[in-house]
Amino acid sequence: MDPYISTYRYQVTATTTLIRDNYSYLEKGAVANDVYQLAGRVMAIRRHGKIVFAVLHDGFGKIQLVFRYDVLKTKEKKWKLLEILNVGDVIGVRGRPSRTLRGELSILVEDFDILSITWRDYPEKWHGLADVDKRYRLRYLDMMLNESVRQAIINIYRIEKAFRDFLDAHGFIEIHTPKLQPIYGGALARPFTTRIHALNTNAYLSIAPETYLKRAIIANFFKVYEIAVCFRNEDIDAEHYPEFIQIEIYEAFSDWEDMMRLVEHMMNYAIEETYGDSVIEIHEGDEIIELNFKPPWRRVSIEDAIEEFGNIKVRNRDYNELLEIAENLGIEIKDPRRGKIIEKIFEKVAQPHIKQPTYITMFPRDISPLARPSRKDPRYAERFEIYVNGLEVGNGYSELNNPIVQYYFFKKEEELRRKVLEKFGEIEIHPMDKDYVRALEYGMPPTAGVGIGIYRLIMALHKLPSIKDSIPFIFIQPEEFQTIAERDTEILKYYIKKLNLENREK
RNA sequence: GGGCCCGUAGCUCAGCCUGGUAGAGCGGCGGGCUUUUAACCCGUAGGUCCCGGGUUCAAAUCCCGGCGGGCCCGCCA
Repeated sequence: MDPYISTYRYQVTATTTLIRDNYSYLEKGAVANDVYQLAGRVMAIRRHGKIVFAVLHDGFGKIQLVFRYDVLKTKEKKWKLLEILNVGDVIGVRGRPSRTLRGELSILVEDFDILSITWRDYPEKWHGLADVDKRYRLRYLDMMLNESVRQAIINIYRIEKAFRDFLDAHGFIEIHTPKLQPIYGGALARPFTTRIHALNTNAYLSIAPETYLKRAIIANFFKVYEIAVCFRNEDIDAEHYPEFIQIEIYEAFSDWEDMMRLVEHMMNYAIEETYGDSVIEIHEGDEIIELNFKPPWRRVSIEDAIEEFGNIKVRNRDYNELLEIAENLGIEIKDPRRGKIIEKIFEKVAQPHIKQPTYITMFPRDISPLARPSRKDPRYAERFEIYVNGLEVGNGYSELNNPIVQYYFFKKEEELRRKVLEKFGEIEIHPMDKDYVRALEYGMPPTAGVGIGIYRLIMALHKLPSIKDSIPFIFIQPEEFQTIAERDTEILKYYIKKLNLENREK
């Protein structure tokens, strides 16, 4: 019996979810009359002689299997098969819902088939896969065995789906922007460079979909979004990874206040859909923090937040005073922009304290080259950032739609880079994008936009220690190892012969 | 880019400080067991101590270099 030769499918008629939903009424020792077929991976086996307990994971959840010698139909043959069953094998079982004497809802198995076998030993049941290197290297095992990783991955899907459903209901469509671009933009970050051989040209990987989604706005797609992969060639830490997912949303005829309202309602909807409530509990050490996503969220300007949490007044300070404040806080100035210094001070003294979903508003103009200057004070932009559980998860603004001013800001960025290069070294600026300016010259309506980091959001909601824990598969340097076919050439020969793989037509 | 830590059986780890040539639990394999939940009991096999070099009579252990991974700081979301 070799399932890799003989078995191509299994007819599944029920899931663990269905069994749990419909048979919770079963009394201890009871067996239902209905017969179902489930399939999945064997996660544990407890052998007791003529009765064997196993745990099946069918992708939805786990359920106990009970194999009884007197019940298994074609006894001798199947019992022999059961004796060689391993944790990690994939099986299909036919049986009846039941509850054991100890009260565990189970499937009393009447027949089963092995659908595929594992060639490798699975991690042990106590600690599972815990070594960080092995967890990332064998991420499929990590995802299979570690429930927190599994939950994060499932909830990324749910949140993304809820975002899509919400935006759909509000008349938005999703448009995919290019990941290969001649000029990068939409954020201040170092890009990956690559090469398009077909065009004999260099290209950048997208650091953000922003400038393309705004081109879509210009094209009369007045409500657009994208759940986009972004690439930024920066170093990795607990909160940063070179490849991440953002949802970016742009809505014409709106300003930043409209966008804040849209975002808090969308987020609240997604949280309710995913976690069943607007309020979710997060365990931080011994204490439990309740995060409440019900709109409206608190709004506080970045300078007020610094004053509130850090007891430091930065409004209307002159440049040298700001430098001194930063220095006293132990902040090393690598980028001399006034706004950057304020942002650094904010990150140091205020950000860790902001637990509840909060809009930090009125960001400095000079670090917001794509945002529209404030109608009240041109030193600020109509720009907000979203904070949840001390993490920055999003950023939005009234979009700058004036092509003349946009050109001027791009020009200023380039000048700034040249000016500070000698004293501070390379800083990230937004590069001149004349093609984007030309698009604006065709007329972009007043528009508001936002970007929300999905991995960051999940990280905040699940209190994950590292952003990597929310990313399904991460980059890892290849290691030397042997496949089973390399290790055991007899097995290789067996399959080549058995499946006639070298029988060529001549 | 700077600093710190880790790499030992399939898995989780001890041994390293203080050098004497490898251990436990789980898992595997064999046996027993018809209601277990990390089942239990008996037996048994299993190692490139990440790689390379050095010191030493002797290196998993000390030193140097490399590879892989993690954490913190700087830059970026």
